[in-house]
Amino acid sequence: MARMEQTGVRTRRRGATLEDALLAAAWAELAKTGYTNFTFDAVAKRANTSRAVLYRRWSSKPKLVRAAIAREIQKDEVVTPDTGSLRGDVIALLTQANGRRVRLAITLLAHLGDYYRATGTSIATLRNSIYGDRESNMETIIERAVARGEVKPGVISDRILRLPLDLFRQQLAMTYAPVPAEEIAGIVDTIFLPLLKAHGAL
Amino acid sequence: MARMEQTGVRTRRRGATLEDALLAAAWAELAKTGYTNFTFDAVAKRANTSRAVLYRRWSSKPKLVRAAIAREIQKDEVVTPDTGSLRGDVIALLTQANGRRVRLAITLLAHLGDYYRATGTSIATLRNSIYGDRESNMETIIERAVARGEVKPGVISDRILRLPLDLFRQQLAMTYAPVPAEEIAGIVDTIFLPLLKAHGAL
DNA sequence: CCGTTAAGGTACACGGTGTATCTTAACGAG
DNA sequence: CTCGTTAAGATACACCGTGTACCTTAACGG
Repeated sequence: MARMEQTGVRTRRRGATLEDALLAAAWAELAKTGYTNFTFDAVAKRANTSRAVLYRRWSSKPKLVRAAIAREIQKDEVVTPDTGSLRGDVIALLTQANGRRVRLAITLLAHLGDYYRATGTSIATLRNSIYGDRESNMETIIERAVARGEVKPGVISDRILRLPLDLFRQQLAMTYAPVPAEEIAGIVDTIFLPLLKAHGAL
Repeated sequence: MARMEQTGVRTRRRGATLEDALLAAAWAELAKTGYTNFTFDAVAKRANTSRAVLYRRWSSKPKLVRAAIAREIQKDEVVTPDTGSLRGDVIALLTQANGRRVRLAITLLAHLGDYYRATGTSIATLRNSIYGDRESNMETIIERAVARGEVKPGVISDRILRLPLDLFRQQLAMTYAPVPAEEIAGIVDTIFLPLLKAHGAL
């Protein structure tokens, strides 16, 4: 700020400030029009600059998109819930994933195919960057439940551990919409907890 | 055939014959280059014709792609397995899905994102066309198990019914590869059947 | 204060889209 | 078998987004 702005002459942004504005504009375009209709032109216009400025930093559409996504991802932090009960923790974990990252996840899911093709990255890799360490959060949740004496140790297999998040993701990927609260409760109450009981973990 | 083919003059295909050749070429292109790089030009060349012939039938890329997919889908028939046991039936169903349609499913999954963005179609809609009536096959399997007295009627909710296929799809979507036989067995033996027992359905 | 750097603007070649004609082969009614 | 109708196949064109090149001028730093 500060200095001047004499007679409508627009300040010229540089460096990190500019770069951040560019990526913000890119993300906005991505959310608005999607990957397919995403154009450098539109991003440039939205950021009040020209395509040259963009090309100078990101030489192709996938690269720019990836950068915009990366910036968006590192924005919010994942917290392991601690409600005092296994049921509460799992529901909280899914709800948190639902609320915070759905838009992000939806946008990403919509472009995973292309992304995969363009980079050769496995989907699982990208999944981790979307959902952060939720898998390990699940482990933490179980460990706490064991510590409370709520769950018997050593009987929960990997597959069962992944189950709630797998079902959550499945629904998200199928509907491209936030998962309703009652669906989340359903996953936990009619699938996950009964299954733990069946395996004698509760 | 029959008539002639004088001095290298190429026969001019018409109607259904032509249309089938066009869609075959479109599918081949789709499998080769993916949705993003899919062009009318390439399809026309592969089918030894011109873009005009394509545009006359399908006015846009999504429409042509959808038609090509539809043609591919209706090629193979889905059969409800009947092995005499619930476990056998479910495993057979998943194995069948695995063997027959994985390539199709993988190709589609790899391009669904764009497709969705471009057309607004929900993934669930397309899913149904990919996996056919497997969901209703699952119902049939359960009904038979009930008839055999293997399963108690009325306790299996929709969500539980969908569970094996959901997990199967989840894994397919994450790995972009056929699901190994032991994973299929795992889904049935450590998740599905124990869950039925937990709900008192066995 | 002046030289260097990079932002912002403009122009261009290229490739894919979608439309509009034009020709000519295939088909079908008489 | 012939002739009129239909549609296949071939161009051509306007339009748009891409990626590159080049120029100018504002911002920064020694």
